[in-house]
Amino acid sequence: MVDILRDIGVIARSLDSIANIEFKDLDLTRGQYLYVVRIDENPGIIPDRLADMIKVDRTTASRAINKLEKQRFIEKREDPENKKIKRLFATEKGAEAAEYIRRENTLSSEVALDGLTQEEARNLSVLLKKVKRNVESDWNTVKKGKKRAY
Amino acid sequence: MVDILRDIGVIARSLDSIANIEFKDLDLTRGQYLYVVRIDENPGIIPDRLADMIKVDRTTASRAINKLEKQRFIEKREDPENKKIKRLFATEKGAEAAEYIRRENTLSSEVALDGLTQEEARNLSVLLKKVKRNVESDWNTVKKGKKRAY
DNA sequence: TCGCTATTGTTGTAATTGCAACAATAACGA
DNA sequence: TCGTTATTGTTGCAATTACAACAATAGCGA
Repeated sequence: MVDILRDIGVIARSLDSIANIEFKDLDLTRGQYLYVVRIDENPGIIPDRLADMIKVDRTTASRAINKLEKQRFIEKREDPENKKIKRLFATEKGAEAAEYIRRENTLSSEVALDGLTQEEARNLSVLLKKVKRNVESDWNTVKKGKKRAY
Repeated sequence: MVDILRDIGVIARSLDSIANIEFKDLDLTRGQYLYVVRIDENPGIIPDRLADMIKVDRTTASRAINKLEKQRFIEKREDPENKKIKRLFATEKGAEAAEYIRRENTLSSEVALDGLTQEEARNLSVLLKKVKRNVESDWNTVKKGKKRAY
């Protein structure tokens, strides 16, 4: 049986840890970088959708977003037709931060993929997308309180 | 440029989240499962080495380990030749928990790899190992306070 | 339309997490 | 050998994280 879970976990924690250390320069604390880039790339997204996108708890996302708003990285806007939802947009400051984050991500990617051929890298990317799809739906069921059978 | 970072992050958070929810049955709280399996599989490992293995902060590991000891999942033993270090061992309770965790991991792996051929899965595993090696060394340098150039 | 369910957002609470800073021992070079 | 550096382990913070539970609106079926 191939065990990919642990490696994925280790890789993710390493990358996250590095990112968090480096983004202190931007006055971003732990985890915040995740939200900023996504909001920048998905203008008008609502918090719940964002939480789903990066797979964190709704309430965690809510607080992180509120903090980012207070720091003026993003702003919330009312929806003209639906007064329950709040749409998120990056401010200029946020957009700049997002740019910086993307550059750092590119570097991390290069480091991570060092020694892999282009084809291998592409291949890895494709496989990960499949894995992501599989795991995502599992997450949704478990998060909604359902038990997996085994 | 191939971006694998985000997918890895998403996959890892999903898996971790699922694991944490499911391991409540074992009275294991968030993150604890990581340590138990590794200690079970590496009898006599010391906390710092363990932290390095799973890529969490030394102090985080220290506390998690102390809690696991209090709960009798693991035990610390003195080293006869080096009175600074404390060696970790799984108790019977811990070993059973580790077994359970491994079973759950296997299921998660199967779900994650659903739709991939055996060869694809193996290939993915190989590529991830390379990525892990790359990222690990980067983590070590950054964790020790060094800046990456870019 | 009306009533029930789902969605969206927040807060209370409790826990993990990680950085700084500390002590104590080990390891190592001159 | 001795002094300096590295390793190992812990604690004090301050922050993120997530589960529960709540309110409020939206959405949907009969």
